[in-house]
Amino acid sequence: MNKRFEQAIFVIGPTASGKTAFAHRLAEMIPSTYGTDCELINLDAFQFYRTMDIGAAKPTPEELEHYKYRGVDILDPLESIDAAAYADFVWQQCREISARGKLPICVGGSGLYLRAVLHGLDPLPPRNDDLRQMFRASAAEWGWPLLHDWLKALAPSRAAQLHPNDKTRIERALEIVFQLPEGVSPDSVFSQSQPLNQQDLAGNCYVVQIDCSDEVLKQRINLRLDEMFTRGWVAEVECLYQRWGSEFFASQAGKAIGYLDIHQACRQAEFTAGASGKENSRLDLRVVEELKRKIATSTWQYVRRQRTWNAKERCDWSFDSSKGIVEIQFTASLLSFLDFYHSK
RNA sequence: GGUGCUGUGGCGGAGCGGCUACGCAAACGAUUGCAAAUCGUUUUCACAGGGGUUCGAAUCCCCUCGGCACCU
Repeated sequence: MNKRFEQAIFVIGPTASGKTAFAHRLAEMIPSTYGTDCELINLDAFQFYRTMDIGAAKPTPEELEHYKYRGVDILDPLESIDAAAYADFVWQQCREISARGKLPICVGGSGLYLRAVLHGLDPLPPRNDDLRQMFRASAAEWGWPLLHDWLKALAPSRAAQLHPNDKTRIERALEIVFQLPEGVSPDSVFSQSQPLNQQDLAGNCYVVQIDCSDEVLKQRINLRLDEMFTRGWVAEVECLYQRWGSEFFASQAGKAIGYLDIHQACRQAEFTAGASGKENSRLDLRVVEELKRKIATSTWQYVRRQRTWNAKERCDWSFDSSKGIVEIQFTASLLSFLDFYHSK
């Protein structure tokens, strides 16, 4: 197996579970006990984007600076980066950090990106937007189940794994098939792949999974939401809209939880204010409370999905953050991981 | 006090004599280049209460209790 990175610690878990705080704590404790400096790498698909600070729950600018974060603010809102490209980026950053005798800590909750970094994606044809557009046009006309039939004819083994409505994956599968070189059997490409989480790891890693009780997590989500709104999340959304227009909400970045909800509430408020001849179109308290409820719900649904995902992922240390993350006792497994690294 | 409308699962909301929608929420699961995305499965007395008509009522009639509107 070829290593894509030397060694790294991964801190994963659902939103608001305390990943960031935990990682920061590690980055403080490891140097003081082992003399090895740590640098952080973001593994969160929405902290990529510049000017999406509050809603994406980024660390503060001071923290970003202090912990030498990489992978934050690397894209403009209308851009995007696919999982394979991002994995390459992270591996490269890891190697760079290791080369300078430091230890990378990757933090984030985006399942696919994490898996791509941890195991590496199979070498398949890349994303192709022209093809995707074509598939979407056909789907708009005939429906996705028909494209599923199409896939069944070309690559039955893959089609069998996908539901006829699963547009995301049908699209990708067809995209792969259409880009294969002459003479390669589409079906063999798929039937040879093992599930990613069962494949070898891309480097020497130590994975910490953070989570806490439902009760505490829900409470933290609500608290964080209050904070986000007082820090000016609404203004952030309006700024993005002013800068990029409605295209923002059609883009990948615009899919982040809450952004569209806030935008719609603002337009509604504008409309109401206009109709009553008032100048002030700011959101009133009732509307904000409603937004918080709605966004808390979406966030919780996301938590559930993250947990489902992480349950199948590697875990070297399962940390319960229900009582906070101030006190951290290094586990034996982490100590031996660090020893191994230190003795090199 | 009078008149009219109305009362459906945790919520919204169809059905107006027999076939017990649907949406949301919830729970669970999937996840190989847009993933905070997307997709799937599940949710065994929902029909305000009581009485009546009928082979059969959430649906028709009567009464009671809520809600809304208007009138005096």
